[in-house]
Amino acid sequence: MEKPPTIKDVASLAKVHAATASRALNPQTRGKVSTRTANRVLEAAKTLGYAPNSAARMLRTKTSSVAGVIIPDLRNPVFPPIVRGIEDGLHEAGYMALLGNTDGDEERERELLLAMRGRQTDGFILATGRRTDPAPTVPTVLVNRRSDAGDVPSVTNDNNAGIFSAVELLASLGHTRIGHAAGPQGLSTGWERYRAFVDAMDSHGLAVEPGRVTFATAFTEEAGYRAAMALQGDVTAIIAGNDLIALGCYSALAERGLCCPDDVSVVGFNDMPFADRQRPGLTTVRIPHYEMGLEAARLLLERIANPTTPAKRVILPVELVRRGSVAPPR
Amino acid sequence: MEKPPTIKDVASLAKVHAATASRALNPQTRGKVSTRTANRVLEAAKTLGYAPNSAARMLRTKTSSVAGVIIPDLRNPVFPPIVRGIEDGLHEAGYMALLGNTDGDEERERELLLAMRGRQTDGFILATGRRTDPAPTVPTVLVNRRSDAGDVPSVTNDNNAGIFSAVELLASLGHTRIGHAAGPQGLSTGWERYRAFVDAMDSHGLAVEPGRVTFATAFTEEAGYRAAMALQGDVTAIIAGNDLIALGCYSALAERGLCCPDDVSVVGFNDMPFADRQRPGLTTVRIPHYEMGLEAARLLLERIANPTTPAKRVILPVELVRRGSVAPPR
DNA sequence: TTGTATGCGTTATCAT
DNA sequence: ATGATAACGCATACAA
Repeated sequence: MEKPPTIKDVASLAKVHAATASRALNPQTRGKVSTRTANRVLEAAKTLGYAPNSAARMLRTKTSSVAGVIIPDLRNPVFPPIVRGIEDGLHEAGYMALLGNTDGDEERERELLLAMRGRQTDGFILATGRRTDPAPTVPTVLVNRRSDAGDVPSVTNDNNAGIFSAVELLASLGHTRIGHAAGPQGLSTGWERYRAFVDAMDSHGLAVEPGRVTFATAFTEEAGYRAAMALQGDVTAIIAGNDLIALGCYSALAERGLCCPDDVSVVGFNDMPFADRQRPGLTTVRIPHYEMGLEAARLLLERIANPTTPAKRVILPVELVRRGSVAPPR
Repeated sequence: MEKPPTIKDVASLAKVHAATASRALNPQTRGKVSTRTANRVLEAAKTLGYAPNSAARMLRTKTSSVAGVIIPDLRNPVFPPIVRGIEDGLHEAGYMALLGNTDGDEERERELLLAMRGRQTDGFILATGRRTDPAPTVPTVLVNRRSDAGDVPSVTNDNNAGIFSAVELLASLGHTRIGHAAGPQGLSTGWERYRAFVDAMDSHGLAVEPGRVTFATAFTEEAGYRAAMALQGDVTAIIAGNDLIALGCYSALAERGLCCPDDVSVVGFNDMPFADRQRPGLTTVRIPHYEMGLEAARLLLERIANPTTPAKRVILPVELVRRGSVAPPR
């Protein structure tokens, strides 16, 4: 375990002073150094396998090139591609991701934010946003979900268009008794999709009966199952708050002895990995997971570079993917 | 955005020297300070909302309480639960995870290792280990895969037992022409499972015909499809190198107009999320994903605390899960 | 264009 | 038990 080389080692190998080496190594200031010496330094760095000590750099510059990424649970299949997109986006700018899971627990989220801030994190990407979250004091971008506060940058999907196209499809097949197993209303995704459902039904001249809308307490298969079991009013189709809730609907239908899609059609939201391989294949609204993460990373980098820039809200387009889970009503 | 208080601010408020404040603040060294002054310092810290600057601490102590976690691709469904386990394990000791994906590219892996080491990462957990990787110079634990070098701690599954039980099941159903769509042989998982397949077939008195074993170039559905298409010798059952390869087998069988399990049985490995919801449900060897990550984190923390400790190799038990993808041969 | 000097905030090693 | 001092590695203002 020999200790890693410092900038001084590089400098002495290149026969220059440490300050010169620093200037040569940093792309920002490379112009202040002659090309010849710059190359010598770069080469010396390479042969020594030099990597700058970020602790020292952080101490000096007050930036860490690290972003905190906080999500509810990596095991929810929507998040891996998003996180992967974030990581690739951060990588483009030499940033890395410090990852944390909250399990939806606000306390744990606070804890994580504090711990990450203590580690000099330059900014945050949160996939945990609740609608009522306060505006943050460090550069922050919300992804997938957003808060009601208007001044926080966010990357979300066009929930409205997605739900409209789902209702449209079902209506065009002849469904009129359409139910909604909605997601949690404390999260923007659940809330927006529910609002969109009401609007879309209305604009198709379809009634939203009270018993035909239930609310899952979480975006999980289990909660979706309970929400689906609570549905009343003899629906012929269910629009679920997301894909996991839709899988819960599958279970509930099976338990009730109903067949999907013959008795009841089901539509999900997200097109999570393997949605196409469910039984039956899940009709769902595809969101661009990876691109969301990528875009969120870029937004954050922009925000870090210039914190006073106005807060963009990026809304990415979605696409309805029809699979075996929908059919005309009996 | 006024600048955060430093230890000097705390010290002057408590009317002590910065060094004393440091000793009082650090639980390790608190004993070297009188209880009275310690309390005064602690209180001062609290009223100022003092949080230590981790950059300075890192620079001084050369530790960061951060571990680098490097995996091939987060979108491969085996990794999210592993990473989640790692994160929880690290969290227990106040550590956090810096995450990086390599896409199986050695160059990118080197780059990531370097960049992370520059960020003072205390150690690494690698899920990318190739069999021929050299022994690392910083505390490192391999998870899921391991290298041939004996002195690197690792957490893996009992690949041997898993494959044996798969062969056992198929043999007991009457299969004799069993094929193997193996994983890449440069990775310990692919290699060990292939070796185990040969051994298990042998100990059941079954022949391993050359055409009945093919090798996927990667642990992906696509590569599995190609490996399955290359299989010859009229097999009635296929043991796949992992679940994604097994899904590739599903596609290949469908393309050949064969039905699983009526014409050909398929067994996977990993029991990745949603393996039970495939069509047909995938018979597979369940590995304890989350626990692997948890155990890897603990091993790493142990290793960091005491680098000279002998390198443990933890092998976790597996369990065959029978689902719809296997049946007796026609 | 390059070298010199200084400080970022903390903690380890002395000295008191 | 506490204070003084130095050093971690880097980046920058300033001098040459």
